[in-house]
Amino acid sequence: MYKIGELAKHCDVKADTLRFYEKHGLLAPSMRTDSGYRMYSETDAERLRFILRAKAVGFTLKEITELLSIELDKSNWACADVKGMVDSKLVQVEAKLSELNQFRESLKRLSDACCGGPESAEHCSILEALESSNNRSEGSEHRHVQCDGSH
Amino acid sequence: MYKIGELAKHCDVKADTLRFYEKHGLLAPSMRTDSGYRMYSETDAERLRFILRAKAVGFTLKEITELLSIELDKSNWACADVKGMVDSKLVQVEAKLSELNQFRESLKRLSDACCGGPESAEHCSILEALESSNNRSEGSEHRHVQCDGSH
DNA sequence: CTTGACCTTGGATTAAACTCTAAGGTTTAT
DNA sequence: ATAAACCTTAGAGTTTAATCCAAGGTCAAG
Repeated sequence: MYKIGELAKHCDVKADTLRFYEKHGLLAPSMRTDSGYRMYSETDAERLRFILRAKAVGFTLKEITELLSIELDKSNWACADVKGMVDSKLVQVEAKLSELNQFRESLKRLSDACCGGPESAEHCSILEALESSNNRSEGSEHRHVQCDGSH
Repeated sequence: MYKIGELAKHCDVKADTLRFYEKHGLLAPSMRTDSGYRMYSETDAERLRFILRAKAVGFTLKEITELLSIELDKSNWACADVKGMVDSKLVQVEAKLSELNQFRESLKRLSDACCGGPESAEHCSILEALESSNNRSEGSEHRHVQCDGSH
């Protein structure tokens, strides 16, 4: 069991943030001491980590609430409902994954092409790399983005 | 060349948002008409799409500005600087990718396990799936999260 | 038995990212 | 040639997600 400040430090957020999440129905401590102190269980901590991970990849708190509500009300919903919600989130996640993969490819290409030396980076450009990755079906694999002989 | 409203509609944002991005140095139209109307080129549109994709995967406008500045000032920086910045973003992107992959795995497991029928989803839980994916090194691959025979 | 670090609440403030309003100028279609 | 649909600016307002503050209660150490 963690006190609010302990869990906060543990997960690198402010205690205020945990109170905020509680007020907005994202995460309530599973018990209180007699004097009213919040006490968080390991499961609560798990849930917090879930929230933070979801936030880090671009879900809003509202979307996260939606994801978590699947858990909360599970006995009131049919499997079909749950599956529907999960699958719709899955589509979102897969879209994000494909965006990120494009990003990674572009950044990696740029990093690989860049000599990393003390020369001017005139010919290294993120956007060139990203653009060429956008129209990546045109066989433009290793054009552009190269620290050429001029430096 | 697009007028502000055209580009906005094209990329599913408000014209206001484009003015906001301009004010904050993320995206300026490459020319204006004599009467002051903003005119965006295809390159501008490309840049906007980049901004929107970066936003969708959880980068802040500040981080995006940083990414784009690599392009902007490229002739003033050494290859080493650029490579440094790119590599640090690459680390961020790879962290996000691994978060998202965990997500996708969990959601997929849940979706696959859920029968999707009209029965109560009592035994289907996102959090169970996510928790089991957190301690995924323990061989707990296909336990939990199963619409059992009771429905 | 008090000092200092922690906790409680409610409400105010902040920062980021839009989003809207007002007052007016421009374009296009009839 | 005039209405409808667009554009301009500056500045105010909104939403989301915290973050801070004040006034006070709790708890462990010396």
